[in-house]
Amino acid sequence: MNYEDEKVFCSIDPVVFALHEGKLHVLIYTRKKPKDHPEDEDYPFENYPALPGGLCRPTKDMKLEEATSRVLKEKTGAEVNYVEQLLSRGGFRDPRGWTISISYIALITHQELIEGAQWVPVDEVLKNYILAFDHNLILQDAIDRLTNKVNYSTLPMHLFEDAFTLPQLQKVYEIILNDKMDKSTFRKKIEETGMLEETGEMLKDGPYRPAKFYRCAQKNLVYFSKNMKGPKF
Amino acid sequence: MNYEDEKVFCSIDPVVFALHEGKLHVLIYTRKKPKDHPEDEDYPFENYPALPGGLCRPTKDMKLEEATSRVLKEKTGAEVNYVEQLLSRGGFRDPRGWTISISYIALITHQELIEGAQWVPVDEVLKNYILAFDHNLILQDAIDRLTNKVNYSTLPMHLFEDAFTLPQLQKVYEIILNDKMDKSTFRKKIEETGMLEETGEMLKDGPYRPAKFYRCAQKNLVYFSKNMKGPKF
DNA sequence: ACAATAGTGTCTTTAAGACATTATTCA
DNA sequence: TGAATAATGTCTTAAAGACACTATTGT
Repeated sequence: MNYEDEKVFCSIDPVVFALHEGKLHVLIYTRKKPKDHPEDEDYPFENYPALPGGLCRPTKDMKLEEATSRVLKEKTGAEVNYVEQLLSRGGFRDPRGWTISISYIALITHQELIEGAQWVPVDEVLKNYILAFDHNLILQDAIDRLTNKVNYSTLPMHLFEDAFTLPQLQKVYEIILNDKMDKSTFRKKIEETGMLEETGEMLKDGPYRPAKFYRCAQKNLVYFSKNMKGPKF
Repeated sequence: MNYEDEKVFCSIDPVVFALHEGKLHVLIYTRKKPKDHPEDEDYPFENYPALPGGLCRPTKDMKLEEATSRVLKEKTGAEVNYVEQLLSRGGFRDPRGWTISISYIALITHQELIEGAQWVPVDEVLKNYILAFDHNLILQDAIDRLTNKVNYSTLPMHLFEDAFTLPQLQKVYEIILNDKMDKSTFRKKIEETGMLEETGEMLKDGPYRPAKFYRCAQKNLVYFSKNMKGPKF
């Protein structure tokens, strides 16, 4: 009994989000042949934009989580604030053969990235980019999950480096959901999560009342909605 | 550049639920060496209970979805009412090597199963079963996702073969959520989903008012809660 | 004082929950 | 008619939403 033919490559495909200049951005790579193998005949989607994926390396990575951390580290060079597995796809996604792709959502604070990577506004990618492989599908899944989860969780807090003001936070919710929210209602929902911890600092940036800085009281997400009996995954 | 060593096996691990005698049951297999290879030295977790998993076969399955359908068909021999991908795990889950497991939730109407499979009440498995591999972890994830989703969707409708009455449906919600619900409130939520379509039939099973039969007005899930702006999934 | 934004309070609207009432069936 | 359950209606409670009001800053 030999099933060796049934083995497949497994790629890790994170969709990395950051906030920049009032817009949600996503990390995009332009595919280039590896410099140490410039004559690679078999490199698909050369010069196409793509998600910052990487191969899962069972010979190096003890667990899937390690592979994910490694890929994120290699492709961003930065600290990732939040990671969540999205979904897996499988089939002849890659012209070189049958592959599994395990995708992730990652939230990060906007910053300079390593060579080849760039931040692109999400709506720009949706309108004008043809991504390599099935990455357009994965991106759409990621956006759906992100916008959905923002509706009922403290997720947007993880887009900030550390401290944030409530007006800043509300703007992030409004950007992602593409909808204005009432200040009073918004604050009630956020405050009842218990996630807010005053830093003591204030943000002074004009001739008007300064806003208090807060930080997350805990690492984990907190969910809204009294009307749900149990936790949401 | 040769990455062949990085290829892995990928297993499909569905958690199949059905309702039986007022309890939620899950499909469990007892692991036996394949009959055509009785002297297999390398067969792990022999005689352990396990989820009805199967290997993804890229040489046969064109896409991951096909592999999932095939495994479900092989292991249940029955019609599956609802399938949803759960999550993927990876690592040295199997003593034979590094593997990926892609797990699923499946809902099915209770019925006789093929040889080796059996229905076990979920609480019984949680209390007393040591499952093969990391299947206890997967089962717990599946139960979390199921109970959570029942809170805000029409998912339990897919446990019925075809038609159901509202009292029957409410009982299913109560069984899965392990909580009594108010009849009036329950009906309001269900009715506003627009999922109910009268069949015209009635269930007469005693000296009292018979209940109307309904069927699902559409195949897809519908979600509750006016307070969410977008869909959940 | 004024302009601008932060933060709070009040009223309205809507959905959830508790509970009572009516409806239908068979014996 | 009575017992049992189906189905609906009413009132209460709690959260969401709209909007007005107060607070704090620099010039």
